[in-house]
Amino acid sequence: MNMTLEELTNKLKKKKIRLSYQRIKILEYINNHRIHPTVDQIYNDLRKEVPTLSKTTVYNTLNTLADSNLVKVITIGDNEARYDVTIKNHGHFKCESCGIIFDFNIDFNSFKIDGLSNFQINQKDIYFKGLCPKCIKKDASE
Amino acid sequence: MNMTLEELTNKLKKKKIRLSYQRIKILEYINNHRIHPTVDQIYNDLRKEVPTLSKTTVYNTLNTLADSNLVKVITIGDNEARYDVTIKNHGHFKCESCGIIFDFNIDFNSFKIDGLSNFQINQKDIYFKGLCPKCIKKDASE
DNA sequence: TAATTAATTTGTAATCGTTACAATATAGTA
DNA sequence: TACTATATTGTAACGATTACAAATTAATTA
Ligand SMILES: [Mn+2]
Ligand SMILES: [Mn+2]
Ligand SMILES: [Zn+2]
Ligand SMILES: [Zn+2]
Repeated sequence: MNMTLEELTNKLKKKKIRLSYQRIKILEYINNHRIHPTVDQIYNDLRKEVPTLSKTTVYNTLNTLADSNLVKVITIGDNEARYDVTIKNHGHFKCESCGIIFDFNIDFNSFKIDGLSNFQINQKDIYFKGLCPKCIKKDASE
Repeated sequence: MNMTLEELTNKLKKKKIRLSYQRIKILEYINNHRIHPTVDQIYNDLRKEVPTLSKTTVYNTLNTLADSNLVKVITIGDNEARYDVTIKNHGHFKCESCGIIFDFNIDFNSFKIDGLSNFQINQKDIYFKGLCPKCIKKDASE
């Protein structure tokens, strides 16, 4: 799961993204914190290590990485975007009580779809919402 | 597809939503314009008929209707919400070129899911993105 | 290695969708 | 008709994101 600095820089080089300290740090953060963080989480955590970091740079970098498919933008919340390293396709479940976003496996090829012939599908997002096990228990004991 | 005024008011009554001219007009609009309109579209179109209408009322009403499951909020775009009459579950496809949101049929019960045992699922959103047939042709002829 | 240049970072201001709020108006009820 | 709780309205505030210009830096070249 954790990638070396060299592996990360190679990822950027392959996509012809110029190397910068900030970009490497942000890509490193996304790889080491697979909790679908928000821009604010990334910014506030990284600021400790990179005090000069600007929030604009976090936005710019995440947009750059998303354009190159190195990160995936998750817009399951209504308000702020969350970010995920792009690994194999999976679904996202957001608990409406605690707000945590969980990954789940779903077979993207088994969908029985009707009405999209002659459409070119570039992206499939599966967003579920409800209650996570912990919050179900908490609710029951109130 | 088009519902009578009486049917619409009954829908509101059943959900114990107080009847107001604005609410009926907005619910009527959503029912007659099944193109997943934005708040601005609803507001600007309805303003012709209801000149005193406030945009806040459009937001308030749509939130009320969504809370009662009379409309569904679609957050496939990154920026603004779109609204749909709640009929049977279906998927949404957004064309990345023209921006139109298309409905498609998908069997919500056929999903092969792994990792959500003991979760309570309240909502399933299926969002696809890509190019619609018209935009594929347009791109090819350029 | 030093100079050059194009791209990146930074801080601030602006934008845009949405919500908060208080005053006015209205719907439902008696 | 009178009463009261709720809805509407206009404006201000909010929060996430982007625009912009000046300062900095990465990659390239001499
Ligand atoms: Mn994920
Ligand atoms: Mn629809
Ligand atoms: Zn939870
Ligand atoms: Zn299109």
